[in-house]
Amino acid sequence: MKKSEQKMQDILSFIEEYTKNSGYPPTYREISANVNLKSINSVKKYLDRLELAGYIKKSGFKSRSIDLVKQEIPTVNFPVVGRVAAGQPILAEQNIEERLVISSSLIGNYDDSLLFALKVRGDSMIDAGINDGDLAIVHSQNTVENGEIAVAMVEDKATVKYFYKNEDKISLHPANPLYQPIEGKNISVVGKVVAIIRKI
Amino acid sequence: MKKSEQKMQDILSFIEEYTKNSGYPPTYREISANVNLKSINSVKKYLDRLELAGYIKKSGFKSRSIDLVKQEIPTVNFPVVGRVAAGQPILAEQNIEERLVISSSLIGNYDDSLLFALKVRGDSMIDAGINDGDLAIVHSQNTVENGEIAVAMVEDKATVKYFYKNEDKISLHPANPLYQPIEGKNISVVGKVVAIIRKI
DNA sequence: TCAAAAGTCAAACATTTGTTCTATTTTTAC
DNA sequence: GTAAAAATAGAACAAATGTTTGACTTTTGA
Repeated sequence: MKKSEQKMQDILSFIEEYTKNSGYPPTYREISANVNLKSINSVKKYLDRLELAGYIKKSGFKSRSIDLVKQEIPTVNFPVVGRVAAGQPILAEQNIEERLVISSSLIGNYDDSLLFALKVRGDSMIDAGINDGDLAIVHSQNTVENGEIAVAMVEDKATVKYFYKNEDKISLHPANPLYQPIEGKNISVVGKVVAIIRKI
Repeated sequence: MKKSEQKMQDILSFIEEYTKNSGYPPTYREISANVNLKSINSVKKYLDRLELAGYIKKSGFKSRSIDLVKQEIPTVNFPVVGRVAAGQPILAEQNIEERLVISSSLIGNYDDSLLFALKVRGDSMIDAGINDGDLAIVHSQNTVENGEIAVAMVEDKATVKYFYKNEDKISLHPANPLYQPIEGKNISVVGKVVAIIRKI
């Protein structure tokens, strides 16, 4: 590697670290002081090269306007809801226990603001590989396709089941022979389970 | 809410959005232009208040030195390994297919650099709620406790099983009556399964 | 090795940007 | 409603930060 290419690396690393620590990028002089370059002009030339090479973007004459064009891992951010109280919207402030983040690629292309998570209670879906205590990530929607796993409100309680609908009759099927399907009235679909996370 | 408190909110929101979009914070003048304040001095007073209230940190006389003291959600970052080639270290560059991120709270307090993920193949752990295609998050370690779920190398292939050890005899137990336990020689523990993620 | 190219340096400059000051207007609280 | 407090505005200032220029030194590549 050329000597100057090493310097380019050093400068890029310094910018990354500085930005991470400070919340804003360094100035040319701060860079010069930290990569063993006494000339501000040299710094500028390196930054021009870094920009040309696509590692950063700058805005002329603006201070600290180094924008790292980093390839961040895309994530989604969603709340974990606790007890779902009757009558309240699921995503009501009071229900939210914490917020979590996971890579978008783990759940498919859903809108951030329509996702939430729910801790699964009971073993009624155990044959679908959903255990007591698992975290279900749910996409809010009013209907799901037959055979999909849905979160539904049954008599003011949230439940996770396979969803089926024949001629306007809704039934929720457990994945456990010990339980009976739930049929009929007072069932409203809240969302579709798009992922399961289990801490072991 | 007082009128000035609303303005404080507006300014904070603008800073957050600007920083997210640009990679660096706005100047006082950019703020003033975007929150309907014609006086730079007013901006400064609001920023002083925001700092006093703990929302931001500033460094005197530094340009664009607004540091948002956001409460970020802690995450861990780990690679997904594909085929594990014989003889190679699991985390070898060639094995890594992508990198993922999830909230730390989803897996417990493990060291970032010792985590990796592995796609589970087969249904030998189905009664433990681990399905074909599930992603297992693994903490690299050379030994695990009896009864824990381990990733082990058996004849140069990675497998996920319950781990048991009696008087130096290691056995790997599937969670599926259709499979037999694996015993004996040529078994080396690679890590412990700390979480399971399933995309549905 | 040697000439050309690239990198380094220092200094002066132009622009941006945070700070301070004073006067005026608006809001707040009784 | 009214006086005190708070917020706003404009301008001048001081410090910082990016840019440019030209001379010098080092590195590169045949």
